[in-house]
Parts: sequence; C-alpha cells; structure tokens
Amino acid sequence: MDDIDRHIVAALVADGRMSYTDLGKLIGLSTSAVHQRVQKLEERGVLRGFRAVVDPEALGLALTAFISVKPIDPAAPDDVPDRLRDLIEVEDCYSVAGDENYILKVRVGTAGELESLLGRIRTAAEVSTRTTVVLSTPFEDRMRSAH
Amino acid sequence: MDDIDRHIVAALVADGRMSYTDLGKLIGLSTSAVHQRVQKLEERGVLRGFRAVVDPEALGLALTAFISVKPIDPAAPDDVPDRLRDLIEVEDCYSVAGDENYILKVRVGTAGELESLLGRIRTAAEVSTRTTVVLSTPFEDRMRSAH
DNA sequence: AGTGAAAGTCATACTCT
DNA sequence: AGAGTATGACTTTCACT
Repeated sequence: MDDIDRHIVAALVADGRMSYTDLGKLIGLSTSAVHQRVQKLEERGVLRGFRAVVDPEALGLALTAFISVKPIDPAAPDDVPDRLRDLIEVEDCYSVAGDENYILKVRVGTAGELESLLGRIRTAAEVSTRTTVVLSTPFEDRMRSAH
Repeated sequence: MDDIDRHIVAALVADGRMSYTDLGKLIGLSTSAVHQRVQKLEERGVLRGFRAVVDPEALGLALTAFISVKPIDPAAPDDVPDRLRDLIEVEDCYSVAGDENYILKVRVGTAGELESLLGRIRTAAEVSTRTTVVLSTPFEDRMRSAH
C-alpha cells in the first residue's frame, strides 16, 4: 500500500467506472501496471468492490432513521445482527459502546412502514428501540481516499 | 422508472463495473437499449455515480464513531453542516428530529485523533457533542435496489 | 513491478424500425 | 424505445525487462 495505490484508490472512489487506460494516464503508469495493481488491491480486500450510488428517494425510500437497540433480556446470548439481517430496510448495523448495544440505519418509504419495521425489529431481535428520524442529509458517504 | 430500470439499478448496485453487454444479456435487452436507459437514469439523478468501495481499515481508519451534536446557543443561526464540511473525517451529516440537532458519522485512525476531531467539531460549529464509539460493524451499506 | 504488443471484447454513435 | 451494425477504444493476457 504505497502512494500509487492510494492514488488509484482515490481515483476509483471518485469514479468507479474509470477505465484502466485513463487511470494509467492519470497516475503515470502503463495500463497493464494499473490493472495489475487494481487486481492486487481487490485480492487484498482494500477494494471491496464497485457499486452504483443510487438516490434513495428515486427508489421510494424517502424516510431515513437511526434506531438504537437494546436487548430486553441483557443475559440472553447476543445474536441481534443475525436476527436483523433479513430485514432489508436495515442498511447498516453497528455494535456500539454505550447505553444501547446497536445502532441501525434504516430506510423506508413512509412513517407507516417505519412503524411496521420497528415492530418487526422488536419481535425479531427481542429488543427495545429508540428511534431518531432524519429530517435532511446535508452530506453523506464522503469518502476519504488519501491522506 | 419501470421494472427494467429497477433491474438495471439493482445490477449496477451489485456490480458497478458490469459491462453494458453483460447487463443487456442479464435483463434481456440490447446493449444499446441498456446504454440509453443507464444514461437517462444518470440524467434523472437516479444513478448518482459509480464508486469503489474501500475497506476503511486499509486506509488506516480503524475507528468509527457517531457524534450527536447540539448548538451551544440554540438561538444562533444554524449553519452547522457548512462549518463541518471541511472536516474530512466527517463522512455523513444528518439533520435529525430529537434532543440533538445533527448526527455525524466519523472515521479516524486512533482515539487520539477522535479526541482532536471532537475539539475541532466543537470549536468550528459551536456545539456540544455526545459520542458513541463503534465496536464492530456486523453489516454496512446494504443497498435495497428493488422491491 | 513495470512495459509493450496482440487478441478479443466492449462502448458509443448511427440508422432503421 | 429498442435493435442492429460499424468503428475506435478498452481490457486482458503474455513475453520481456
């Protein structure tokens, strides 16, 4: 992981469909050398993949919320993430230090769907929940790609 | 935005570097028709772009935290996002309903960097902060791409 | 690790339907 | 809106350094 690798990663974070030809010109390396480095970055897991970034509202997911979750029985074995994995509305699941055990980020279309989701979270994971609704998103998913 | 568009979006969320040729085969459309649809999805803002997904730890960002933020002077004009935009450690900034005004997601390398960042957040935005440290990430960034 | 070249594949623009 | 086609560009592999 040298400066060239960091440069490649930064470029691909900014434009995931950039061609290896352009990438080579950008960083001053031959197409095949860039190709080889990208492959190794993928093999090492530095680059986890490439994805399209979608406007959630365009998919009818206008409501984002954070849900903090705490097991009702603190003595029970903690398999909360496994119990929530099938709920596709749950985009992120973080295990956290603090009063609550997990923070979830969820996206739904309507308040009614949020209500239904909260019920499913509580029964699936046997947890109590505390919900914080997102009003707007000044910025999101900014990726630091280099130092 | 019909089922074909949703199918295209789902495929590109799963693999942002998929060729239009493969995409066409996958959804049963010619390469040029797929190309045309993807262009329109980009123009309409449904597809915001394409990016590489990077392992934060590979970039030396092993510590993730949520920081809830509340203005010290509730009467002051609220330009918190603008004041935080230059802090590259702040990956997400959500305006939320609740006791606090904003939730930030930040990534840093060490506890010392988190401490320094908190100081910069408080002085830059004139806010008090409440920090929740992420211990592990069972899953993250799962994208619902279709219904 | 990087270069350069050769082969196959793909993107892109155009025309026609 | 989609299909088919042609051309230039790109990816990918390989031999060489």
